[in-house]
Amino acid sequence: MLIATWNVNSLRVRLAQLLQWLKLARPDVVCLQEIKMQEADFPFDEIGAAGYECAVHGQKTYNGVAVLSKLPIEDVVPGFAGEEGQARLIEAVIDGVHVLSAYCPNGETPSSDKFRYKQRFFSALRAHLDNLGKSALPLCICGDFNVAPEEKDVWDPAKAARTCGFHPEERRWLKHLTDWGLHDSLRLVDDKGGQYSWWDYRTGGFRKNEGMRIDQIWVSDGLRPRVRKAWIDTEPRGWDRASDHTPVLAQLEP
DNA sequence: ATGTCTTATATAATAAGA
Repeated sequence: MLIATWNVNSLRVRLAQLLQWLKLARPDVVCLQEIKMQEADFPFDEIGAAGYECAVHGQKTYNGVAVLSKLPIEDVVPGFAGEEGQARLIEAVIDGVHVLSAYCPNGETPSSDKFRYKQRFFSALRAHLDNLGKSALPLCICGDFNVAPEEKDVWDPAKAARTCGFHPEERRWLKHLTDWGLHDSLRLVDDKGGQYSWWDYRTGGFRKNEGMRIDQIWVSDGLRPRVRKAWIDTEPRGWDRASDHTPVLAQLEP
């Protein structure tokens, strides 16, 4: 099962790119973030015609997550206690795997109220996994965590440590979350630094490859031996009117 | 280097979020 995650930064704007990418990459499962629309506006027909079932947890204007799958989607659970009214998590079971699509808060700056919301969100997400327990295994949580795990995952670690995305506090929150029993799929197969999933529009980061690896696919212990390949597809980030994020993938062997 | 992109309101230009 080839599973992918992509923060599309508006599905309305990016639908044609998503459909094009589905044809190119042929993933079995795609977790989307920042669809920025209500479920009523979701393009079920177009994505269905491409061969995918969809489970959607949307809202107007901001946030919004979805799971697309060529295989049947079961046991959909939209939302959880930590969202505080924002659509940031959807859960489903696909081919026996609990798949979660997560859009963690950005945090704005370390001194803002939004930074504290980000902290609460990570704490609530860990509590949610604790509540799910072994019944949710095997589990795969994909998404935009808005935190890079390690120094080699950011272009300028010293600068990034003073901002959201690589602040030491945020790294502790991500560590606590993944200490639940999760493994970073890319790092199971590839230890190279300088591989990013997001580049800032404002600084023209993509041209200079000044980015951060803030999107990840984390797998539970049982899935660990099934991860044979994992990579970041940087091609869509170079397209016209690209999202500021690019797809991240992991291949789970049967 | 407070730069660029997206959405809402409102129907031009600004604000908010990222």
